[in-house]
Amino acid sequence: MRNSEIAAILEEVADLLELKGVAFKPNAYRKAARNIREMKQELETYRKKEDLRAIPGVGEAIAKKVEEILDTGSLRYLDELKEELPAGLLQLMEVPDIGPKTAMRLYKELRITNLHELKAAATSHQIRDLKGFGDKSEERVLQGIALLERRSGRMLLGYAYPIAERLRTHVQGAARLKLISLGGSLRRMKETIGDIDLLAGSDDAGRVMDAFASYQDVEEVLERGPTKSVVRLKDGTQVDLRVVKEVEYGAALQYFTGNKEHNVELRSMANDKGMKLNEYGLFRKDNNQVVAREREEDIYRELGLRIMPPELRENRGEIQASIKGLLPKLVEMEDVKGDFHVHSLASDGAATIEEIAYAAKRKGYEYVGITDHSQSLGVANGLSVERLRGNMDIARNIMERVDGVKVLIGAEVEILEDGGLDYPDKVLKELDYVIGAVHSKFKMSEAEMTNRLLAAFSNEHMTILAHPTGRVLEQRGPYLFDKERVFQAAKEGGICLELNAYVERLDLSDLDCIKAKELGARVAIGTDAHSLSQLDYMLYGVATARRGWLEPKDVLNCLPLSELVDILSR
DNA sequence: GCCGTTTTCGGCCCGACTGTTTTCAGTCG
Repeated sequence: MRNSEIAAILEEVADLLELKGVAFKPNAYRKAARNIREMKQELETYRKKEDLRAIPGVGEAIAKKVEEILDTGSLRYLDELKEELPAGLLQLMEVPDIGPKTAMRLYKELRITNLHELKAAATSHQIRDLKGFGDKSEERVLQGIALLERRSGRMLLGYAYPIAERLRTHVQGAARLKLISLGGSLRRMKETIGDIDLLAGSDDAGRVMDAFASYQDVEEVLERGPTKSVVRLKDGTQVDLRVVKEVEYGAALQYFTGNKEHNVELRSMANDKGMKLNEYGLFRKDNNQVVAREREEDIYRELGLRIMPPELRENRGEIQASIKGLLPKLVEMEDVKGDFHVHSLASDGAATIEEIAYAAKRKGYEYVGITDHSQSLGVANGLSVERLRGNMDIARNIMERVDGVKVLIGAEVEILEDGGLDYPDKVLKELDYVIGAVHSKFKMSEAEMTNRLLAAFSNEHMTILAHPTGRVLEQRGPYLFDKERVFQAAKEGGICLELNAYVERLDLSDLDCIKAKELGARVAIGTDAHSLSQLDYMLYGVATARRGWLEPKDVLNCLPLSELVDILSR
């Protein structure tokens, strides 16, 4: 059984315990689940060498339960919990404003056991008669259910980021602000986000709130208080805005950036040092004196830490690394010297090679790789050998006319079912480099897919493995393969793993980048751009690499052209 | 249920907002 499945079982235990009103245990199970989910090794192999209790958050009791799951595939404790409560009750907690207490009361007092019954009860005005409820809370329940019914999951980083930036710019201008920033998962550049967080520092909060509410795309103001407002935009996106005093801005920025676990860890460290940390500052417990608040780095410094980039603040070891002075020097946009994955008009792209070359030059790149699809991918107008050679001629011709940027001629070549590549070797040899890609037969077994990828690696012309896991965010999970073996083989064969920056892929993920780095495989970022504007997706690729702790030396795009040639020709 | 150069028992992050409240519980992030 995979770590993610084991974690899911523990999380279900946590949900049910929370529903029962049990204190503290739910958090203990969640913590253990999260650490198991993010482990670099599968528990099946880990347990053979190590004590499960060595995993943070796993003690005597949870270790035994994990053993049981590994041995039997299920957990009796969970089955018992499920028998105590109706299955649909957990759904109720997905409705905004309904937590464990409310869900349990709805069950005990109105015998409501699922979303359907909740909707019926609210529609027939049974909710408002409960003590502590009224017509407003009943209306909120109905709105919440409606929201759930048309909910399409989390928003992709690449869609949310431009929306948030436009809104930030509007508020900044309209309220004449110096201190305003994105916050939350968006500032950490997480691959998907739930809502947009904005944070402003101003001694005139009312003016900021007015500017916020007046934005043209605001559909409805959901909350408005002296320091916090919440709106829903016309496209359904929820945006939170917090305003603090200018002197508190650093503390608030810290507070609204770290993920929950990172912040809990920091506040606990503050506690140990006789201090208290909240969004207004770091204070001494005994006399409430301010220790730090104006700048984020002051907060970290007073806690004995060096500040780390927002992308790292996930409590994945950055705090320990910071204490030891071992924070990575992360890759930055300025380090990127080129893009390896761009489609032209020849296959399914929208721009000519010449337009792409000029666009790359405007970005200050030293090189750009044209990688149109290969012959078998008919749906994307894949290039026959003749058309590919025609494209090479065009590219060479352009290179004579465009100064200052090198056009690399590559191809995104299908990795066929048996691991063979979709052009003959003598054609592959003519290319500057080859990106191998799986676009078919996703449902192979783990062993078959592993062999398919390893077979592709054995081709001496293979340079980069495109979107290595095949996932599409919020739509399609990764295909099965032995990640450790494949990444290891990539390292040994000198093949790069792509970090495909297309907003719907971001594949490698942040965690996969961490794994690639650990196993020593180099990462090549490619936008997979199908139009000139999509060349901007590089921002999200670099952000994901940063979340994966990658440094310039780990990323192929950071090499200057002169050093690139050897690696591409292997 | 986990954890500990303060603790093997007693803690477990902290505050804003809402609705239904005459002082607060529940939810959320």
